[in-house]
Amino acid sequence: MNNSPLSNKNNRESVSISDELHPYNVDNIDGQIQNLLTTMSKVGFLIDVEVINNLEVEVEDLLKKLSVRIFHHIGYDINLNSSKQIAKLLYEDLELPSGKKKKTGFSTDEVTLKKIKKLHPIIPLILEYRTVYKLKSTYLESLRCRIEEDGRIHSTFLLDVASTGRIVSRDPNLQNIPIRGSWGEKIRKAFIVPCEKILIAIDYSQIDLRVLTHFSKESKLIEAFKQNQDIHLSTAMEIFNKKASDITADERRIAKTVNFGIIYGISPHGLSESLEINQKQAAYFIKTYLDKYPQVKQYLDLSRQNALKNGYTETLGGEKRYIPELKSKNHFIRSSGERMAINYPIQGSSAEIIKLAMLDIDCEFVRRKLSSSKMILQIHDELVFEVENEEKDAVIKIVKEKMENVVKLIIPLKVSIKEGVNWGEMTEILKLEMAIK
DNA sequence: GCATGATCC
DNA sequence: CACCTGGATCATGCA
Repeated sequence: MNNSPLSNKNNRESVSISDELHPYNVDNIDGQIQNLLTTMSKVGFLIDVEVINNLEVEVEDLLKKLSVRIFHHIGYDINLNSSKQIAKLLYEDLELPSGKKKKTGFSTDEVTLKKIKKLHPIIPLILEYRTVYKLKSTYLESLRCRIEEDGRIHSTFLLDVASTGRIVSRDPNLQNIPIRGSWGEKIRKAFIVPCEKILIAIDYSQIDLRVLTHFSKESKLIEAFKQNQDIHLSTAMEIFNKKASDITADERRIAKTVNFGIIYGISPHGLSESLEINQKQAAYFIKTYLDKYPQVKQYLDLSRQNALKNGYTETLGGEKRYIPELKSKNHFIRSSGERMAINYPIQGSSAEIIKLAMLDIDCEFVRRKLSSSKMILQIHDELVFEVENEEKDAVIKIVKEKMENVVKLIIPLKVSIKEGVNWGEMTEILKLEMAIK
């Protein structure tokens, strides 16, 4: 049992990593991390209830205005929370072109509505209504009701829920608090720390693509990561065959979507949907990518073949996931299995890496007696800490060191570090204090 | 209790 | 030819 890399740091570091399938010992990571997750839950995240209350007023006002404007356009009232009534309004009463049919009717989700949003002025209003209603119900009212007597929200963190080994947060989920757009910042400003403390957030930079690079040993990706290049720009240069200075923002965006798509096992159809381009172009991007990164193509092919042969795929640490879908006669189910076979080793290994880093960090906090600084949240590739001001420099140094060195891949792992007095106004720390050893 | 659609990585 | 991006939680409508 004390085989664990965490009770014996040297054990893990002494393992040869270059040719071994299992570069580190992950025996019972989940068993060891359970206590840490329970502690995170008990510590909780301090909330400024005034920020929530003020936002609720603002949001309710906006919702009222939006619904009045929508009803004014159409001349009668409907329940804007009912997708069925929205579908009837758009596709029957207004006779707008409907997209694909679902089980029960025509879809009215964001992707579908964005395609027809220029055809009627209420469509953007409906989309805004949905966004703001979600904010009100899930991220304001519901969250406010979950503030406990200590002024904090105590989420529950679970293992053994996600099939990839990721940690899950629920009751409430603090892993999907909005971050994009102005609402994201406004909501996150309600997540605070006590006086004399500061919030530190550290996230892995491109961990999934680094894991893919490690597995595939793709020389172009290795080179890019070793030189710490902008990976999406680098991909854009390959698939568009241009030098960096000629790559447009749009081309970089396309490359970024292709990069993520590769990890998910995306099809030309899926890529065409998310990029809003035709399937032929999407297929061309995927083909070009695989031509330019032949070792990735080889790795993906091998990944599928081995999964079919063995019935499972595995992570860096040897954690297996059985994928019976690969043997299905149904093409849809089988393709889904193939995507799992591609994605699981990558997502699962990333999850392992951060869980190991969490354990290392926890051990080091204990050893260094940094008792006032607490890990309070994990969001898949990111850790959030509530930190005593005096301990800040030490915490940052420890967390960065542990996260970047927890396992040795064939390329470096990198983190970016942010600090702030609340979760909505975080600023990146580029220059580390070199004072403390 | 399922379907839908919103949020996150 | 169709349709097919991995992993989650949560609120609401509706049968």
